[in-house]
Amino acid sequence: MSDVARRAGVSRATASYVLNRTPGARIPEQTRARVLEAAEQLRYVPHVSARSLRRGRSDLVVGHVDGTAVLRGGLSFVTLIQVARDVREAGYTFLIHGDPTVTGIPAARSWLALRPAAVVATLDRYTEDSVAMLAEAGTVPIALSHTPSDLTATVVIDDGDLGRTAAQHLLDRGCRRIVVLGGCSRLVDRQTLGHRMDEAEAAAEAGGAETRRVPFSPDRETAADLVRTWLADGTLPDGVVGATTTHAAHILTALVDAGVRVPEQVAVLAADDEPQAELVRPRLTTVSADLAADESRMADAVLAALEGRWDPELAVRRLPARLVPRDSA
Amino acid sequence: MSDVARRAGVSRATASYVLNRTPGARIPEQTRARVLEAAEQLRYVPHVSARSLRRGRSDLVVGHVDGTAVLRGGLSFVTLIQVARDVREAGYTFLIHGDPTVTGIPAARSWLALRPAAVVATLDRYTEDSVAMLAEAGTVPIALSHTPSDLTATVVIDDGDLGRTAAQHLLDRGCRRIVVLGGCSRLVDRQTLGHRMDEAEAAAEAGGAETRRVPFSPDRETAADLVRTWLADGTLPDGVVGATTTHAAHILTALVDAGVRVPEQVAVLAADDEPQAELVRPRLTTVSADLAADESRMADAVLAALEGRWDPELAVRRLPARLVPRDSA
DNA sequence: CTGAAAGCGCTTACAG
DNA sequence: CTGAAAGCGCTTACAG
Repeated sequence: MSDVARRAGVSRATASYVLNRTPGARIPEQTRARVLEAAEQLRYVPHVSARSLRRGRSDLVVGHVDGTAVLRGGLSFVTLIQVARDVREAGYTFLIHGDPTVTGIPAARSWLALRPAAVVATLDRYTEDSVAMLAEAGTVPIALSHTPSDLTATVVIDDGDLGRTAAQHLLDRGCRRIVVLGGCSRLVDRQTLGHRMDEAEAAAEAGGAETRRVPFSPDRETAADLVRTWLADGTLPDGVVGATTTHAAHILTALVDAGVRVPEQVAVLAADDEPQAELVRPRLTTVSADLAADESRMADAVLAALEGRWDPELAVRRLPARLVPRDSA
Repeated sequence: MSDVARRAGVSRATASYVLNRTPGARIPEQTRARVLEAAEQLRYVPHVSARSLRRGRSDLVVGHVDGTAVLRGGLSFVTLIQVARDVREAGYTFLIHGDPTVTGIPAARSWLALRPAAVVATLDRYTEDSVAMLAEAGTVPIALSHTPSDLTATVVIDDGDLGRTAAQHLLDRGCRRIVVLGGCSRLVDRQTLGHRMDEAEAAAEAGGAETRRVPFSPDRETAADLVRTWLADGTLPDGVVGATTTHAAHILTALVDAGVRVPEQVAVLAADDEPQAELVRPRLTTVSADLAADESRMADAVLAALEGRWDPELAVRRLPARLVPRDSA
């Protein structure tokens, strides 16, 4: 900036004023133009660290996602990307810190080294201690979760409708013995899936169906074993909701391989909609989270938090669910 | 740090020496311990911007990936994650800048605002101008690509073996009319897929098979149309290599739906290995990029670049391909 | 309207 | 061995 000022024949202060369009500083158009031209010629790029060091606050927002988790494409990642875009539009710099190994205090330390205005991370990255540490340092800790939390400001991604819609469709078809498959065991499931399966279970029960919740890891052997057990025990359900397209596709394939007719004997659908639903036979009926139709602006909540106002009402993203009828249910 | 120094009863300089373990500064063990304890009690976190502002160089490396592209899980993203891990282990701070909208000079500007030591981005984010701008500012521009480039230091992810292995398997089965499906049209394909399909085509031709390269977008209608055309024109191939599991799965499903026997009439396999290969019937034979078996340490190349030495030899990641035989070829 | 000056949090030659 | 001082690139009251 010194170079720019020198070239424009003004002081550094003046250069700063025009480059920042500081409100309240009336600079003659002539001078303004000279500074801008000098900046252009020298390809001036402001030094954000110096700026925020001086200002005492930064315009940096750091998101934290585990790179490998990203590949599973959970809703929290999708939401984070959208938040990133909106936060950038509001003039902040959004950077992703992806070290998968840190959580709690060590995570807070590595975020704080950057002195960001806020950090947005999945709820499991925070502890009571680390939230306090961040707040004390003036960094707003924002969590992403599928359920509310009072640990800190939390953006709630409510995917319950996916499960309810799925269960309701089975009930409407007349299913009376419903299996709710997956979304109950591992931490990963909880993070990626939220509580859609809890809701599916509740809805199926409320609808009067005999309902079972079954843990499931989506692979060929598990699916084949499960179907074998059902057949041996005579506990074949007449409807199955899979937590993801992959869950549902595996059980569907295993059923067909075992000679069970889908959907006549067992109707199968997924509380989720991935392209592979088209690839299995019969084609898999799914429930889609209609992100495009989603009106909630998560970023508004995040931006509010950045300015010290946190409105939990704003921060709930209720995902609209839409049935995508195909052939399996 | 002033607080820490005061609490430990030493000067800020001394505090800095012990906190940074500055080599050549002999501080008595007593003093050291006092400083460390004070830092612990005050939960001191160094301010990286202040440090790099003073030092004139930063330990920041920024990666640039488009968040939505990430979800497609291309090899460049997987590689970037691994580079990130290694770069972090070497003591750098690795941050991801994911603004999908910028490229060329605007991208360079937004990276430079952070004054990083290096940036790692897919080749298409760079232009001649932006590379020069970065270099001039002392930031090392590193590209990720599937083919070499002399624009700047480039990490080459060579996925050619995937295509060769796939084609060779079809040749070994006796296929003489081979279709190489996809990986030729859109920029996206190029980025995600590299040149595996070029190599598949070359290998099939070299093996004496009549070879056709066919553009393909992996959806149901396109697949059905293509199969219909083949049947109508009498141009049904006896072997198909799909660019991805999804490509191959769609054509496989369309063939089966049309009453074609797979693999007897047409053998199908993917130059790629995704879990859904297990879900289609017949199960899809694939070729897996054995990342775990890959010995190349991309980070060595990147770290060398950071220190001003760039060794193109180090920077080629030749992905080992392994056939995963299932039922479709 | 414009400039000189202080200071953000750090590091590092340089004196003591 | 330890401290006082300068300075990285910027912003912003404060004087002129």
